[in-house]
Amino acid sequence: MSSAPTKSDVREQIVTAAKSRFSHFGYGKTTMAEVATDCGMSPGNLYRFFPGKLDIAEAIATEDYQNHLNHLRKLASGGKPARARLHDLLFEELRRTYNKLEKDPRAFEMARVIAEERPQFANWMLANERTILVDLLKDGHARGEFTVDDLELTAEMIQSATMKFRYPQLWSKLTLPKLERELEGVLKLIIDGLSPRKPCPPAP
Amino acid sequence: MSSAPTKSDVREQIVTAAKSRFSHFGYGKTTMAEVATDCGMSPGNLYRFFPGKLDIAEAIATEDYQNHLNHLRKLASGGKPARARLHDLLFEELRRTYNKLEKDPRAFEMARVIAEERPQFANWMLANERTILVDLLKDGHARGEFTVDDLELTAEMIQSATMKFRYPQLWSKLTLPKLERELEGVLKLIIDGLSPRKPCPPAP
DNA sequence: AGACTGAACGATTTATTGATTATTCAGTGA
DNA sequence: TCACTGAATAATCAATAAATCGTTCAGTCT
Repeated sequence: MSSAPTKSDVREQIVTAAKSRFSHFGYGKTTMAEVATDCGMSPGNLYRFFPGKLDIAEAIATEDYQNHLNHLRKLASGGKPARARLHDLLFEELRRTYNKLEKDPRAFEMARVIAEERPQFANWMLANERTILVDLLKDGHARGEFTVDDLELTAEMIQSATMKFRYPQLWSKLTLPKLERELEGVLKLIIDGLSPRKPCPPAP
Repeated sequence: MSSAPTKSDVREQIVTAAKSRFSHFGYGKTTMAEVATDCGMSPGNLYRFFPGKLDIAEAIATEDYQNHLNHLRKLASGGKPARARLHDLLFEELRRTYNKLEKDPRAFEMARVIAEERPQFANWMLANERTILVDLLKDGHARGEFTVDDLELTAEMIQSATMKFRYPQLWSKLTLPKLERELEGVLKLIIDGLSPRKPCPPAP
């Protein structure tokens, strides 16, 4: 016998309906009335489950982002050298953004609206990725691959220095390969720096 | 005896009149008819000296930018250590942008319009500053302060890594001191990198 | 009483109109 | 012929009106 749907079930149903609408027609062109109809309920009832339209979008984005975060965590914790993992992490980030922009303009529109209306959301994402970076730096330091005195600060600075690769507005027509080459260069700079590294003969 | 005004004189006159109008009322609120009247000529005549309104703004911006460039060149060529000069260069850049944003919204509007309609102009500025960077890197390398294999590429990467400090859209409410601290951190990362620098005892 | 509806409200978006303005060019005067 | 004018044109912008849509809430049903 089927039990009554819980509050959380209904939320899920709403998110599913909205996801379908948003991805077919875009966030802007989807109305609350349509989502409500898809769920077999009235528009007003949606507000018993979400404070507003944007919060439904946020729920969708959060769900998607959690998957991405898990993926990043895997990349950051393999057995590879720390610098290779840092490389993977930053490249994955770039590729995800680029692909969303190129082949999923609907999802991209949603991301843009959320970032605009809820700036704190972008900060939250940055902070999440920073914890991954911190762990990676810590591990790299322990392995002797990196020298890091302030983990949190250094993670912030890596994010600062790679900011360009997170904002498509700054990619004036650059193709993915060009962006990748540029990220490659920045990463090399971050890892090696400009200061001379005198070749030290290995201890006997 | 006053000789007839040359074409270049008239251009100068137009630029001066436009500069005054633009800085008092803004680019958008200034009409070609007004600039023409200020110069004692008809609107149509302006087009014998400039292809369009935006080109007048570009002339003004270019003039101003040349001064800035000269200033940067001075900063880059003092007797200080190369890393100090790199520091000065990047900080000057940040402060100029910040100040324009804060205390000269009119000039900032103009810069925004030009950047929007003439993306190549921003590229040209970046390229100019890159030549300064290249010279600085070359000098730093010669002095043994830096290790740089590809000058042009490294200069590009430094610009990439400090992109955030050139685009106020990315400064979500950050104050100048906070931005300066962040730039400081990125600069440290660029100069020192993450790789360990084993202390090498000086040759005997 | 609690879950839900759907009409009503106000804010936002879109469509339409009118006015302003950048730009052009046939024509004027020297 | 050459430098310039200023009215004509077309594009852009501002203002207004119309429609749509997010959100609320008094009321209905169970």
